[in-house]
Amino acid sequence: MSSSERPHSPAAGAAPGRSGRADELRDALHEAGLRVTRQRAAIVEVLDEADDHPDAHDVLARARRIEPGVSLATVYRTLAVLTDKGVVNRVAIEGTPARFETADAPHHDHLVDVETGEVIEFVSAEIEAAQRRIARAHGYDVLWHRLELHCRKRDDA
Amino acid sequence: MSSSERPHSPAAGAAPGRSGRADELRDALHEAGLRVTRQRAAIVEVLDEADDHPDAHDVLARARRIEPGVSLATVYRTLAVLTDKGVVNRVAIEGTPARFETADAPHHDHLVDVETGEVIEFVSAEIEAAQRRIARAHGYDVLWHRLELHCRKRDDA
DNA sequence: GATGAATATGCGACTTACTCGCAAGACGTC
DNA sequence: GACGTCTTGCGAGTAAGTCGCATATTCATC
Repeated sequence: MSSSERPHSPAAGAAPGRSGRADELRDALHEAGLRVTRQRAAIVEVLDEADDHPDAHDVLARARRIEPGVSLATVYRTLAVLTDKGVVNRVAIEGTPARFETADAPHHDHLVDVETGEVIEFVSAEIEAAQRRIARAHGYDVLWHRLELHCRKRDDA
Repeated sequence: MSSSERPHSPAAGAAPGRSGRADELRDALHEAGLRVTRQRAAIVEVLDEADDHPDAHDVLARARRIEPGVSLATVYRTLAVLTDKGVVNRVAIEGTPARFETADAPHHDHLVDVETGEVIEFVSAEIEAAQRRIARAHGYDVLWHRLELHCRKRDDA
């Protein structure tokens, strides 16, 4: 904030290699009646460009390369807002800090290698359907779910 | 699901209803080369008698009624040890402190009412099977998993 | 452009849920 | 009993967030 006073042209960002998704995220903010600040734009850009699952500190570090004055509190607040709007997914795997990803990919669950910590994404329509069926049998609708498979590599053979 | 390996009395022993479970838990400690202290005995008894899912503070409060001098650190350490031995399950639902339950019931997952926080247990062989299949397809074996359905009550007629 | 009200930010202090180091104390085996 | 070890309690430490508040920024309106 106070530390970075370089002039900033609101709409003409000039970020190299930017996809339309970052704009989409910005629009999402805007349409939700939220202001598009430099910090939020930076965070949104970071998420858009990430092909891994950064946690809040990763997002902070990367956002600071774009907009040096971003604070951790703002990262958390922005991530919360974006998650709330459904634009970003919060992935909280047991025993690790929450990670974040843009919500444009189809929903997926996570397989965690307990030895390496590696996270593999997978999708299973079958499981999703079974979940809905179970919830309905109890009189509920599934808002969201979390499924983690904590696995060890098979070394049979 | 490691409660299937009973250390003794292969087929006959286990009578339903009576809580020889506390003894089982104590045996488990003993066989693991761990000392059966007053604190641990109290904690084990608390878990055995609980029909809800107490968190660490609940366990502490209840254990203190049996053995006043128990400390929170010991509760956490004991719970960790018992979880490690597979005698107790740690249930960590997003946004809430971890809860604990004895591992003698068949494995189940949890449906969480997002409005009330109420937790309903359910079992689905279908989902479990699908999980194993998915893991195997990736070259893994499932050690344990976590499935939470965060749901809202249906108010359709 | 300039203005101004509402919103967002940064900072640091606070909270929650554990975890750890260490001296003192309890188990259980001999 | 005696004694080597495993455990405990305490208090301090940590990780991941969250919050209050004074200040700065955004953006609709002139």
